[in-house]
Amino acid sequence: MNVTLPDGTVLELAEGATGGDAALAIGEGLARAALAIEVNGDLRDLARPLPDDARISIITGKSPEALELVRHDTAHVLAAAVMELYPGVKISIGPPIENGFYYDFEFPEGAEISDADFPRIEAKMKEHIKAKEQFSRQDVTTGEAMDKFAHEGQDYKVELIEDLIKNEGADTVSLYTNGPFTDLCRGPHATDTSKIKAFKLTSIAGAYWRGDSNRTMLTRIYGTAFLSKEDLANHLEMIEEAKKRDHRRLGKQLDLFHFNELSPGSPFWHPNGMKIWGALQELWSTENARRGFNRVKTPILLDVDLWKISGHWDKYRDNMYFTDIEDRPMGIKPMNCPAHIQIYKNERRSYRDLPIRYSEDGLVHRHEPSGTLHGLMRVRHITQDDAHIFCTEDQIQQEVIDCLRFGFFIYEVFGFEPSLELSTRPEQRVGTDEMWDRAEGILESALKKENLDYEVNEGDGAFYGPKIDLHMKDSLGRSWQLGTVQLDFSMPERFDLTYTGPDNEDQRPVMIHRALFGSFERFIGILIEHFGGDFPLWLAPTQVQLIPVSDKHNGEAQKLADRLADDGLRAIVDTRTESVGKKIREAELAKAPYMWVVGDEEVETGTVAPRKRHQTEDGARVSIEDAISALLDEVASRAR
RNA sequence: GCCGGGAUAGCUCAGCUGGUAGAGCAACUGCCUUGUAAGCAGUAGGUCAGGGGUUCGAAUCCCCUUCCCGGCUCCA
Repeated sequence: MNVTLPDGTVLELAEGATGGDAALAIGEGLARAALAIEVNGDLRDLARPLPDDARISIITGKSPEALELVRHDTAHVLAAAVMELYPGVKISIGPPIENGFYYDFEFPEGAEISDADFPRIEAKMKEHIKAKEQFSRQDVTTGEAMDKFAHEGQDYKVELIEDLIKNEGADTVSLYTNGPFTDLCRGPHATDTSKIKAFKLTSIAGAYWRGDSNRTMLTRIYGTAFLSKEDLANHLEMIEEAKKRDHRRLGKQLDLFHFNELSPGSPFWHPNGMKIWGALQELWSTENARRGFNRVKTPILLDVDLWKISGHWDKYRDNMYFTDIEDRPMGIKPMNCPAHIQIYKNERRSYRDLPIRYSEDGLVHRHEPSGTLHGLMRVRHITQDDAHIFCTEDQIQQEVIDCLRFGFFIYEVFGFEPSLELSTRPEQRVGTDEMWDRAEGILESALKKENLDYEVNEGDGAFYGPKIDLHMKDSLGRSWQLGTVQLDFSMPERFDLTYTGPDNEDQRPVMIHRALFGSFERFIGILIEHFGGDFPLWLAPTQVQLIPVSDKHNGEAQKLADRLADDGLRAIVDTRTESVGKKIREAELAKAPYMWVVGDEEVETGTVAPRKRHQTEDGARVSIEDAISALLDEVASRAR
């Protein structure tokens, strides 16, 4: 039989040859390095016989697939170790994931486990790795597999097989055995456990079986594995570095905000944080105005009846805050739209008025479940950069495209490259299928027209319409939704919104909900992590830190600071009686973009010697005028 | 909300198996008048998250509550 290698050479092999045989035929070194084989585009075990005329490619540690393979192997080794250490444990699933793997278990009653148990689990895993256990595959009928797992009390495996039969019509499944452990698994795996060169268990967490909060909570053990000890060490080092960019840590270090038990999930913004906020708000308000969004401001407290009409009462009242004012029940707004609708409804509208675009940096409150709060990323006190567009159906597509372009304009300012998600109709929704077909079609065609890459999130839309979301990752790789553009045919219906058409008949407008930052809180959180606290000049709380050489230069430095303030720049003077070295050090730690030392020389010559953040002094002197105009240029261009 | 972990001075952290709380930085005072990442010395600072229990004795062991961290679910 023949197989074709990636470079086109044809290799002749004995009938029934395996992937391992092919690797050996190419070279002994390759055979030793081989983990698996790609056969006609599918990843397979080396031990399986090759089909005739296949295109093959040997997978080694250098292949991109290698890590996933080895991590999957390590998940099996973890399960093997846990089963030995905790008899009666039930196993469920254990896939490789980005940066590692996990395995979900149901521990027997009374077997409390925590990360304190990792050392002994890891020790047991090492025994399996050292034993160089082969991963051997066995294809069996679904009946045999179910008998086996049912006999062993592995209910989750039985359920998985039942689902394979139901959903995929499976009549056989594959089992993989390494040492004493056999798991239901699609494969493939590397040849044996010795390919796992470095691994570590990283954390433990609860995870619902099948992701369903009504079902059992299993214990998930996370870990990671690499093909060398160095790679593992580098990975752990990278995580440590990423933690230094954590916005909660930097928020404290740079004195931007704090959280307080007196109002969980609600940041207390400090002066430094508000300077960033203010710069963002200015960008937001000028760019909105430029694009025809007119600022409005609406109340936070609104009659409960409004929330009944909007549907929030039915769907979200458990997550809303309420109060009574003179016996009148009021709800604190969780969204701005019903309030903006009141402005729309305040007079008769004509088709000539549309589109009408309102924007508001609206403060909404949502009682997010306690376990979901996360620094600035998930708060209960949310300042949305909200906007609502009221338009005709014909205008929707152009408005959506304009929103997307506006979004990309804003993200470009920060150098953000968001990923896009199109979320389609959820199970629970309002409106007809025709309406949803149309709405999803409009969004999809807008994305296509703009040539944008996006992922489809089936069933993740809002109850009133589909949406396009802009996502960004934080320093540890967690994805957060920032911007969103949502189509809404429902609110106009519920609130009986109309406009007079050219035919003098009442027509129903369509609403587009739009946020670009998403919320100021979350956006600033991402911003902090993205820049690691090294904010571009236009955003930096302190733009120039003035450092008098000694007390006698404090007056001159203050004069300079006043002058910078006159030009709209944020400067502060460090008047403490401390050494220059110390003041520089602390300005560096505060991540001030520029430090100007003011001493005799500067005062005499009317110059400054700007030191740039994280750089050592270059000694160049510039006139004060030139230095200021350079700063102003840098701010005006919003240089990153 | 659920599972696991945590909470010690303003900050970062030490405090082994129970014997009554400690460091560095910050703060304050004094000296130094400082030239590009920490000048020197001294002083002060704690209901060990809150509450209950076990014990002669609890930061330490047990229970409850609050908040935080890592996940899961949720996220209009």
